[in-house]
Amino acid sequence: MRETGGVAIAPRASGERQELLAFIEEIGLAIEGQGLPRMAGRVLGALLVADPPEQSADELVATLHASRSSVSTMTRLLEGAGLIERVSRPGDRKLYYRNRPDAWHQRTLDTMEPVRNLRALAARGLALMDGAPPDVRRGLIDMYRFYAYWERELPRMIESWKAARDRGELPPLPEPGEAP
Amino acid sequence: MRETGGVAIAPRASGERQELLAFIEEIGLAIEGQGLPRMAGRVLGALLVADPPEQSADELVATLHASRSSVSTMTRLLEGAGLIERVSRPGDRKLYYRNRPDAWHQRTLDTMEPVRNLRALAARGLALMDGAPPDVRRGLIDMYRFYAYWERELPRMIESWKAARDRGELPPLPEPGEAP
DNA sequence: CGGGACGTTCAGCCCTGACTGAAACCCCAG
DNA sequence: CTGGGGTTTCAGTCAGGGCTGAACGTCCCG
Repeated sequence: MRETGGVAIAPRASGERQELLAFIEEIGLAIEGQGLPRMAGRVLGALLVADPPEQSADELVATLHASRSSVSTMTRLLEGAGLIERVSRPGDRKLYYRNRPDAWHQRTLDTMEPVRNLRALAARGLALMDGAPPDVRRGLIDMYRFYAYWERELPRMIESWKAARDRGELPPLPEPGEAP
Repeated sequence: MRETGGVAIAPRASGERQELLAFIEEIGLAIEGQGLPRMAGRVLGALLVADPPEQSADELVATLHASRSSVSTMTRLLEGAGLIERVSRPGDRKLYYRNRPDAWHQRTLDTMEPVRNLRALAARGLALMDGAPPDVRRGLIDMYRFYAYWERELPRMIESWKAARDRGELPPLPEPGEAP
């Protein structure tokens, strides 16, 4: 059994609770800016600062003051996107959610689909304009070349990030009082 | 003086007009997926396949069947974002618009602001959780490290793209019947 | 000094899509 | 088979933002 009722997002000091909720809210806004529902971002934010890292749907409902349906929809959405994962425990009928370690570069890899789409669109445009003079086709040519390059290099960059991380060659963590 | 009334998006064959409009519409959808208004994407698309490349506001209104206010708002938005530019001609009171050659990597560079924001958020989260055990902070640590890396590498990649382009080392253009 | 062509701004309509509450569903325990 | 905790689904509501029409500047030409 598990302690319920209390909100389980690291209430380590009384004043910090407000700040944590504000933090969650800002993550929500940031994720909303990336095209996902704001509530999805809130769930992600709640899991980021959750203590313990696994949270049940009810706990998320309590911390976010959201409806069960929202939490259910958003957890499924986030799981489908590879950003969180569900974990179940023997002898416990609840499902728990926690953020996946590679959520953020997964998030970045998701931009590959639009990139492919734009490159394909540029190719289509060039086909439509194949008889036109060079200065008329210039824009489409630039577009095609850029996205072709990007489509090739972006996965490479993610790979080299993973390699650097696995070798322990990582950017340092921020100093406590670093610039915003 | 300039030919007006007729729609000036490369009407080089009668059947292609439909396809060009469909192309513009898809660019609109793609840009909408990036967080800009769909109409902004349509303007960008229209300028991409425009013949001649410079188009007046009225011509855009005609091709897009949009209102003057939309076109005015969107051209200003796109100019502010560095995606198109205005050009004026002596002895002509109209303004003309054309797409900027570096529109697409500009578009990609625009993702830097969210990246900086997310890194800063991760730093804030780490500050809030500074006494917590490592497994609780793990998610924030991954987030911070990834975005710090990305913030450093993304501008480098754009630069190396520009360098490759200026040296003429570019991905080849698509073959006429290439894979979608 | 009008007048007209262009461009911008503003209030309002409308449509999408996020979020909710309640009902339906599923699964295991007894 | 029945009960109940947990999750999903569905219809409905509401807010936000895109787009428009019309009014408002602004500039230049007669």
